[in-house]
Amino acid sequence: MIEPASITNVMRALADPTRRAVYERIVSSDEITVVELTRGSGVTQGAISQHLKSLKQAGLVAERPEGRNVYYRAEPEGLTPLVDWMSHYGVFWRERFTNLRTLLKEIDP
Amino acid sequence: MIEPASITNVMRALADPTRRAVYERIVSSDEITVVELTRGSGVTQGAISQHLKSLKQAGLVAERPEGRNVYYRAEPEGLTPLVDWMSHYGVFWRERFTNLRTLLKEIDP
DNA sequence: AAAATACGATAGTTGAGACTAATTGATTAG
DNA sequence: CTAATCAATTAGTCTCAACTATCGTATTTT
Repeated sequence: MIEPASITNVMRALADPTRRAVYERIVSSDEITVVELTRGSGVTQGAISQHLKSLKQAGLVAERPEGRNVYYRAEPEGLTPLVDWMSHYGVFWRERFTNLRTLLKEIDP
Repeated sequence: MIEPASITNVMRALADPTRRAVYERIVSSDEITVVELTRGSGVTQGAISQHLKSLKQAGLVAERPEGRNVYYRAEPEGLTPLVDWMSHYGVFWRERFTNLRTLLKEIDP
């Protein structure tokens, strides 16, 4: 059972552009190492490690050590607090349900 | 035409608990003044004004001056960057489409 | 065994932002 | 007119976070 991170943790984790870019790369790839994440990030490996720590604490990513590599992947339940929050306070969000409806059909025609 | 705020602006604006609480109160109420927002916020009026400035720059709220009062309301398009971002990177979010489907039926049975 | 690689952890620096207190400008009340 | 109220703004303080640089550890390679 995964400890549900607070909405503040998730929001804060994704607020930083660098850290959000790291998360986006993790989501886009199935699994990815720290070295690959560091490459082309513009910051040092230590910075990436710290960002990964934040993302992990926010419940957004999970790690899988293998030998001297550590593979990171996105945690499926990670964005749940964000979705829940928007379901509650994003009232006007319903204006955009047309798009969601399209997306739904795409998944479940 | 409303200037679309960046995802970073929106995320950063909502990341702070105090500022997010202000936004939530604005969403919950139709219109609300600075005095009312200050009451029970735990911070000074100046702090509230600064938070409102951030929320306004993020495109999340709008103001309507009337006499010596300024009424704030939520901006409908404000959360659009957040929805767009989640549509793109929140792949696993689709796990929760069951709930969204329920919500859809509630709106458009 | 020695060297190289991949990560993690920590100390220290810097800059940003959240806040208070105080001032100012504008509007309303007495 | 004068006093009071509402909101924005500024200056100044303080905390926190993002980052670099560095060291330490485990694993792999030669």
